Amino acid sequence: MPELPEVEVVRLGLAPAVTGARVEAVSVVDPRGVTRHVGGVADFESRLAGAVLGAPVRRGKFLWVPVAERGEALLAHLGMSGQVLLRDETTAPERHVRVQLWVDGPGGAVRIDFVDQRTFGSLAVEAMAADPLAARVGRRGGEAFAWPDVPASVAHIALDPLDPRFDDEAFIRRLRMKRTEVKRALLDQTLVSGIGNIYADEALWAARVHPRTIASTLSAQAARRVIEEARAVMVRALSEGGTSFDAQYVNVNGQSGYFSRSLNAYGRAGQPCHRCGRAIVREAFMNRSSHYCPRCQRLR
DNA sequence: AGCGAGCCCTGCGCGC
DNA sequence: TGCGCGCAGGGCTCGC
Repeated sequence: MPELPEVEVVRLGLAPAVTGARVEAVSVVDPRGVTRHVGGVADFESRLAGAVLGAPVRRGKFLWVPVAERGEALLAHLGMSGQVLLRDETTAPERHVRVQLWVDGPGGAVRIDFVDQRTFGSLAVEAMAADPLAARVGRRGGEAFAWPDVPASVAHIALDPLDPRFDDEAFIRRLRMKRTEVKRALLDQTLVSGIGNIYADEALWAARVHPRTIASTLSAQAARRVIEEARAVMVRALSEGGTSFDAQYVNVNGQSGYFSRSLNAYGRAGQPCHRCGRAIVREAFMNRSSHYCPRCQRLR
């Protein structure tokens, strides 16, 4: 379940099950489910055994559950096809189950299955590290936000637009210094996190910006529209449970979201633009595709 | 700094 | 039916 809204749906569903719960057992069914874990399968299992879990945290597309007493966290990235499912003992695991956790806590006893068809996703147990963004904001004299530690491999990931600490003005300045295409910049998780191919196309459509526009040529107003529309579309998607085209992208109960009905650009090649009626164009981009309206989103 | 290519995988729908 | 191809919402590393 890739982009920010889908990962947030998982975080929200996971919170009541894991917060304050204790890990009773761990089983790595397929070692590819823990490729991000440095120490290997046995180390992963032993680091989680008996751990008391905190409230899950998300940054961009990364999700983690702190294990405060050990200064570590269980980190998850869902890749292209990862799912986190809450199951009871009697439910048979999915075909592509990679890791299973049995936890017991205030929310009761539950089995957590990490399922991932394509295995680009992974779990890991990692040490927490100081958030390097704290220093940067401090230098600018930013507001008095708390900057808790983050898992080591998340330290290079930018804040996402739903984070209250996200600084729109700083983002706009950085974006307009880039001599690269604006869509590429939106997908750069070190500039702004959480945006993937769907929401990049949707944000650019809403902002009326062509995906190949060189970021440094954007007006301040256009750059502002891009980030504000990115945030708006992700908030709307979240309120509808995320975007699902099939059963691949589901919440912790296996249910799909409804936002695919509300898409304006992504996946709509050849269909009329909802604003002007012109056919949406699909164009190859970075081994993927861009979708945009050739009339509303003019280059330059 | 930035970019393209390649890599990590499985499964689906399509045309032949 | 079967086969090969292109496609899929991500991210990391490499060489240039």
